[in-house]
Amino acid sequence: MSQREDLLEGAKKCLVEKGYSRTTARDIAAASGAHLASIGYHFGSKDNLMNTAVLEAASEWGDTFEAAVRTAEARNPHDRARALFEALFGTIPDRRPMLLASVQAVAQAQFDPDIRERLDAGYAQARLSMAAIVLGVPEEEVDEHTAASLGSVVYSLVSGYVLQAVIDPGSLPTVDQALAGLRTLAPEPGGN
Amino acid sequence: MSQREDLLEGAKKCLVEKGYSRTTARDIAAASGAHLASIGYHFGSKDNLMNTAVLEAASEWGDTFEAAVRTAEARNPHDRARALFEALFGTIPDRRPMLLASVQAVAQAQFDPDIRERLDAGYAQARLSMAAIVLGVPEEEVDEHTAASLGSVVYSLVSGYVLQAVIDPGSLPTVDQALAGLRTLAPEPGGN
DNA sequence: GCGATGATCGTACGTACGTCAAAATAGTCC
DNA sequence: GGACTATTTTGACGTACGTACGATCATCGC
Repeated sequence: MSQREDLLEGAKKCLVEKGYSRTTARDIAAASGAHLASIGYHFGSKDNLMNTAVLEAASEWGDTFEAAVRTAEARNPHDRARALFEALFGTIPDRRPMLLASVQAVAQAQFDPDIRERLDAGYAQARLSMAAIVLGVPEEEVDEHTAASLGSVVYSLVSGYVLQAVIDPGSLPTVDQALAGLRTLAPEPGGN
Repeated sequence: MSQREDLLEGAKKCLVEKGYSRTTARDIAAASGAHLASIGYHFGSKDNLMNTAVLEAASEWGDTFEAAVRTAEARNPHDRARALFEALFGTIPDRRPMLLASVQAVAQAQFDPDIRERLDAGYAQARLSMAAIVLGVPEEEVDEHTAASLGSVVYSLVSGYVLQAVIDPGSLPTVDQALAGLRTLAPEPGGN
């Protein structure tokens, strides 16, 4: 494995273990087995390496979750909603490190236009995917309005639960509880 | 105003403008007009000051939002859900700096048990409040199960939308879009 | 007025940081 | 195998960081 890849792994590891702000260039070198100066050679700067790591971790989580939820086939939107929650609550504990990194990505995004842009693009894509999953249609058939309404609601739920789980894994409800909550909250089908 | 307060203000300002990781003790001193050495005197360490600032900012946002949503009286849960979204989407743009700070609080919480504990307590309280608001009852009447189901759903939506808004303020849907999304997602009242 | 206590200030110390330049090594193409 | 590039290694440089220490200053009871 090249030092470039080693460094990225190491940076992700540090991201999870020490956090973005407390990770030093020497930490990454130590964690990856690569040499300190390789950071500059392969990534230009330590900041750049960390940002790359943070973004990769965030997109890995997105892919993992989407794959998990797509395996659960269901007939109607409501059943698919259940499948989605099951995938969400099932995936979160396994992927905690990735989630920690994702949260830090959002935090750092405010101060790095590049991170922010790419995270933004990821979010837009996620809204589309979420809507498509719940509706059970290909992404191409999801129009803008649907992505903005259904997609954004679903994605908010997902990222909101991720946040809660990151703060306190024990605070996650059961799937049934989540669905019951939704039922209480949702406006009646006829109303508006 | 005492330097202690000045430092806290300055730290919050830096938190928003430069981010947790890029803020130095000298930045805080400059932003607050206080003296560099006062950080040690009043807060023991720069880290401690930053953590205090991050937590204060996070709780200010919670208070602001709860106050906003409580002003909107409505008769049934669904109307209150609407009022809640209106308060949420109305409050978010004004309080963006606070939200940025909150996101950073979550990111830092992983590496500071004190932040984490207090944030956790805030989340638990928020779930209770959210459930009480939607149900239109005093917090004392909300039981654990309701907080875990309804409260956690609502809080997920809230924090999820905050996250989206922080990344891209333009991505927020309208209240009607959000409600329409909820309607699609929610399981039928009779079901499951 | 005067000591005592708490707050502010000036400064400097030690250090751990990110980065760079150049040497050393590995890899590649003819 | 020799020229050339890509990568790895070594070592160190300059600096900006957090913090500690002592001095100065305000406040207030007496």
